[in-house]
Amino acid sequence: MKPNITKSQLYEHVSRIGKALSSPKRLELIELLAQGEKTVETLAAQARIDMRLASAHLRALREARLVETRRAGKFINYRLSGEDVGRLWVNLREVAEEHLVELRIALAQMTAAPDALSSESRASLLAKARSGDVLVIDVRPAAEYEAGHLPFARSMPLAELEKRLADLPADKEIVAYCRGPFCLMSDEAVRLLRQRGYTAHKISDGVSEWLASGLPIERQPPVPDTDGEQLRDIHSGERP
Amino acid sequence: MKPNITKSQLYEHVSRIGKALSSPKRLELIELLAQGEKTVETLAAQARIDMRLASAHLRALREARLVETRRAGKFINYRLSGEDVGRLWVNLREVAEEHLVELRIALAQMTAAPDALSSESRASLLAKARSGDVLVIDVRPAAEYEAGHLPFARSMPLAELEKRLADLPADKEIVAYCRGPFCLMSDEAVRLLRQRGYTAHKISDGVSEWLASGLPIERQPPVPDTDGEQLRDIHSGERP
DNA sequence: AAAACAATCTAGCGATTGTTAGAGTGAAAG
DNA sequence: CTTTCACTCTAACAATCGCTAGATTGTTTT
Repeated sequence: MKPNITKSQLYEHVSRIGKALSSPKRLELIELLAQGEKTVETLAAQARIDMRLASAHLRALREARLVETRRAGKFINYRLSGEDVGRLWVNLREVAEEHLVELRIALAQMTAAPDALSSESRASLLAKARSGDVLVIDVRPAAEYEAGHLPFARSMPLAELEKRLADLPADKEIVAYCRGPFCLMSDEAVRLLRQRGYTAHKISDGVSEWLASGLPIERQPPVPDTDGEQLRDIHSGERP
Repeated sequence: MKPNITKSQLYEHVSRIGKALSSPKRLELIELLAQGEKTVETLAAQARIDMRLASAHLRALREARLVETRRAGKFINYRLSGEDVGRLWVNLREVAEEHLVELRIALAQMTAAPDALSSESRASLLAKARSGDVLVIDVRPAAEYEAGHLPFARSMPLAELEKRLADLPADKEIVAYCRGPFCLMSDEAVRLLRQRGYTAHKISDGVSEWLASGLPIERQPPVPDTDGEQLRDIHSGERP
């Protein structure tokens, strides 16, 4: 028996992960899931695709074991199957940004240049947030904030920002973040804040990038809503 | 203008990298290139595929900007376009190993259980190699050793191991490594050494894994052979 | 100039993939 | 029980991909 016969199977298995990462829609779904557990409907809405198409892509991700499911009543919640999946997404995006000039150009065209975040600037931001020198706001939907957020960050969803402006100190420097470098919500928030006279800027980090750089995130203790969802594993079998 | 129209293009660009990683053959080529610059012919031979097929796969990798080319006379040398590409390969393989049980089973069936390498055991191995407590041998082809190898490692290609046994101290513990966890050369070396009465075991690390864990590698100063190759960039343009 | 050689290009094939749309499932609400 | 709702499954299409094999390009050797 030749060893190479089975050796190529090793690469085939790894390529299953690669295949899962080879579709733009699936990458978008992974980034959304990196913000926390979501239902198929939510994912479809946020990625602006048909729910049936989202379901098909999620199936592909599930078969590559990059996501897991959990039924909660009528809903099925998807989540990344580990922090390493988020790290892989960040790693993939970083390599793309490093080597694909077209991507850098497209990014520069659509988002404001964020503060580059080296490990030192991350540490100093953390220190300034702790001391209260700056106010870090998380402009993602509240559910995503609750699933995990940067330390000392306050939830201030973009959709509610305008009517909650009174909650923000007028004299303090504000730092906004959202889902990551590809997300435009922090840009939008900064635009609005500056227009109203605030000193605001954004950072490109999201929770995944923060985690990938080795820093900790804060999590609300999960509040069991109403009488608690029944948790059951589904999709335990492989495809026939 | 909707922002999502262009936002999906960002994911499309990243998915170009994902597509490049979605083929087992291309992954094998990446692992081979992580051992150092190689010609198309060498890559085809080592991956046991037709040179024309190798060329096609290398083209796909080149278009994803994961590899670069350099003409040296009649030959064209391919290399990874950065250390981050090697790290990405390691990252991808680790996620696959973590989540795909089938891969772990296949690995266990074909290779001996290697010493698990945590950062502490890497550091202690390095210390023992420095002090001479163990002899670390690199059983890859000599060209790959020259392109970069673990600190204090001695080159001892598998093909020459048997006739160079006299060079090895009979009383010292020997640690063998090769291209990485998927490579069988270190298994083969350990088998041979133990058969001849040596105390030998393997580690799963290759140069990429060592680098990815943040440790340095040693490189021979590149010796310009004969009158020096003329170095020219080729394939500067994109596909038409 | 001709021959040898490394590598790429091209054409063609079967298989796989992304997407759409309709039908079906299983849990909860009426 | 029936209806509603979230989601999955199935069929079907065009588009793309992996591979093979023949022809071609560009460089070195003779």
